[in-house]
Amino acid sequence: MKGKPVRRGVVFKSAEGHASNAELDALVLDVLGRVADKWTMCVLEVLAQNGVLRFTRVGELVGSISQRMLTKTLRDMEADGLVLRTVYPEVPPRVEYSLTEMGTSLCAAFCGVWEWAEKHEPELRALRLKRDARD
Amino acid sequence: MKGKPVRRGVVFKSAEGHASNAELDALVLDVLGRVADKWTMCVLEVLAQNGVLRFTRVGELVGSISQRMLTKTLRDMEADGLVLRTVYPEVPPRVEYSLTEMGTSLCAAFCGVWEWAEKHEPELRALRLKRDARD
DNA sequence: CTGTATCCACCGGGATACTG
DNA sequence: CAGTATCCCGGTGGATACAG
Repeated sequence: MKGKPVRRGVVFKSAEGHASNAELDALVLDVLGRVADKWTMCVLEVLAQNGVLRFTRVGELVGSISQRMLTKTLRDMEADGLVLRTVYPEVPPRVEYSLTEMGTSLCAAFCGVWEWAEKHEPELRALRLKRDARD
Repeated sequence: MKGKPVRRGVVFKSAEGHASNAELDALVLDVLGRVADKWTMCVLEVLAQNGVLRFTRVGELVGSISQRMLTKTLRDMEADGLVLRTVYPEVPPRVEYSLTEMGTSLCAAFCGVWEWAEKHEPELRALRLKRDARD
């Protein structure tokens, strides 16, 4: 599984020491499955753009997320070492969120996907329209 | 996508003509929400590595996917213009799948995420172990 | 302000059986 | 071989109410 001269340097594996197909599953299910969801990507972007943010502000910037999902997403990201959560013992309480190094690097990794989405969104919308017209 | 001197070239938006936060939602929900799921990424990888594949072979290479999800994923990808589906009118039937240009480019976009996952997987596993120990 | 706690609807996704 | 058709369960995620 190496000889393949896949066009355009697309495939990242296929070098010898790299992940086998068995490990591919583990990687996807364990890592990507927990880190590559919609809300995580949004929070990542928002924090990367704005630096340090309070709970409510993150929600505002993400836009359509519910409080429940915002809490859950931030908690999970904290547990996975993607965000840093700082609680100030004041009243009313103040909590600030920021990206860790790992969070920042993940955001960078998603950069290509954001660009792809932005670039191909019109194309996808066109396809969807034709489909809807057919049905 | 160049203006903002965000550290380490992480953020891709925030240039003037780029997506606002309102559009961010649209992009995520409409495009990424349908294209960035676990199985799509796996199928994308498998097809990028192996070129043209038959239905069953795709399933084998992905590994843990159920037939139901394989069918659904391939159908959705076809509808979104990511894969090309070719049916040969034979008996027994033969159907071949391959990536379109757009599918290939999406796979390339995910490359960074795969690399991130592979690189940080040990780090994430370590965190998870500490967490499990605490509970 | 920053959450937690419920209730609940929806659908992702596995197992299984059947078809052309 | 390449699917389609069901059943069914658990998790996602919204709405709402309450708490420190």
